[in-house]
Amino acid sequence: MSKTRISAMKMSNLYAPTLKEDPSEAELASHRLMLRAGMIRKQAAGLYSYLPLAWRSLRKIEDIVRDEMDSAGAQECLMPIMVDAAAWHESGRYGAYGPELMRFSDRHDREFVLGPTHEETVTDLIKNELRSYKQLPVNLYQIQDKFRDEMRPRFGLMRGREFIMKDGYSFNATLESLQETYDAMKQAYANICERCGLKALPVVADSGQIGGDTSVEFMALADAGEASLVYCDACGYAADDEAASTQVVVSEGPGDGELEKVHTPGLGTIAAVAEFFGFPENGTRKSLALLDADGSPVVAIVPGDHDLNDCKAEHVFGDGYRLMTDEELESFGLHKGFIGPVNLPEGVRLVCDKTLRDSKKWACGANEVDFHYTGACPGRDFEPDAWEDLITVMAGDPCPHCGKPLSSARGIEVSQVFQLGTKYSEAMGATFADENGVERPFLMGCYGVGVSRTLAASVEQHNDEHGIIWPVSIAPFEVAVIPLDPKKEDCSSVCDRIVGELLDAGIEVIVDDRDERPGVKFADNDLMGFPYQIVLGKRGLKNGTVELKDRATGEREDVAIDEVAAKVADLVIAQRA
RNA sequence: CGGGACGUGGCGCAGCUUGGUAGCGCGCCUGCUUUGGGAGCAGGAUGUCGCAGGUUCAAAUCCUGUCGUCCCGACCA
Repeated sequence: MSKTRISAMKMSNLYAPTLKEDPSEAELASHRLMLRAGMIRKQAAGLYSYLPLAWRSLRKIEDIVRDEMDSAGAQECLMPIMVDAAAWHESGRYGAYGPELMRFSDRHDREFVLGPTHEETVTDLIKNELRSYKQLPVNLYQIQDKFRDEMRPRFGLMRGREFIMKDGYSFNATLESLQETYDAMKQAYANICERCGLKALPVVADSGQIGGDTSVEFMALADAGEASLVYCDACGYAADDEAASTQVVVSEGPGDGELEKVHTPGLGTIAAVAEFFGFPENGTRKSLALLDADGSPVVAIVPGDHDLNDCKAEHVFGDGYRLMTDEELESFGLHKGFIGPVNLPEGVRLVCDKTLRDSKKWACGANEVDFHYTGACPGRDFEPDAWEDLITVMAGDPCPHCGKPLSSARGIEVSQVFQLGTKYSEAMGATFADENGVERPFLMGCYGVGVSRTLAASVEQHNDEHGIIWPVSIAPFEVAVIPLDPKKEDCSSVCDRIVGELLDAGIEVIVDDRDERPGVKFADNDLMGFPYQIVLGKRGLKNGTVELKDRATGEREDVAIDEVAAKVADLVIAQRA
């Protein structure tokens, strides 16, 4: 932004009602602090008004996004929020998207939706105009409100039903071209996170059937994040919980390698079995009895210390697979707590986690109440029907690339890049003529940034017990000037002078001209989190100095009145993104 | 949508068990004092106790229903 203003914003005019106490509805730091700082107010569940301070920060984030998008060759446009449902029927998503899609009818009973995302709209927009490979690639984006009727809106701006999103779509003629656009977007997204002051990791996401590096999410690291992820310090690998893979993580079980049946009365849990054998849980095998999407019985086997990954299991066993109930278990001849790969009842399929493939000594259930096997060996004592990737990777598991131990963290998904392929173009008959005059569906990519979520993520990462600590790049104001005696001539004249110099230097400044006690001003300015505060008190003024406070470090120093504006301007300008 | 909790001046809460005058702190208004970390004193205003039924002489309080909000799970920027 940084348009030079003639006069500074006055706190006495600012609509930012602050709260002394935590609102009962807010748990998360970002939600709590933005409510307290007078930045947002709730209208209904998941619907918020952005007050002036929040709106200033949001516009800064948007401008950073625009700058990166434009530099990367994308073009801004704006599509309607209210979208004809016909396109959604055409793509098949009208039914598939589910109740999250806000649907309504106009006065002629024509169906419309409030756009939760705009693949259909943009495809419809370009399909009659882009006819030839010579016109490609094209990369369009917009920044607008999106609507999703979340089953559970929560955490303030983190998961709203109406939120600000930058959504972009590319149309490419070849896979190479798509990859090029995708890589450029990925780089732009990394730049956006950095310029907004977010500590974020690009993580491999679950990309459904497409596979490969075709989808990356940018996760702002935060304990309050809804997603969990693993990452490797050594080689930089990072992946969403749902998509993370690992190398062989397994240790061998007890015994000399001979199959041996052991009496284990009442030991129906992994913990109990591991303790009985005096072996780590990793040496045991967890056997889960499932019904796949077709209702057929399957036993899935994973290392004893790992969990079945629901997302991966859905890929293997189909949407709608589930654990058997105790009754179903018995009806297939299986015994809770003593299931294993050896002597499985007829008709029960066996699927084992692929990390177990080279392990020769399994401690596992014997399919007989109160008995386990040790030394069970695949290929000799049983033969799995399939080896699949089934487990949820944990901290400490080896990195799939370099083998070093992975770390785990929680994150807020602030943006995502995705290679869509021809899913929408095919469904909607959007084609172009290639070099040989053959009609082909566009190869598409889509690229989203949660703008309002980015704001929340920033507060989540930058706060302390006093309030928000804005990075300069997205702070609502860069500097607060705080005259403690605004009604006294000596104080107000120095204030005017410093403010004037800051404005001349192009700094965004707010003046706390309110007739409030010092404590109130300090508390509010800390809460609102302006990066620098210049405090004008009579002690310093007597000596020709003012106090400069760095909100992030809490450090204060006395600076000569003559020098403070230039000094602050230098600090601020150096930190602008 | 399943599980849990909560709706009482603008905000945060008590009161409800055992029905009987609606209360506290903060904020707000007026005046005086105060002025470097959420001031002190004095005076004042603000409530159909979420809504609708029911029980009762009498309901914030008991019963039924309903709406809203928050938290935990399955989806997502």
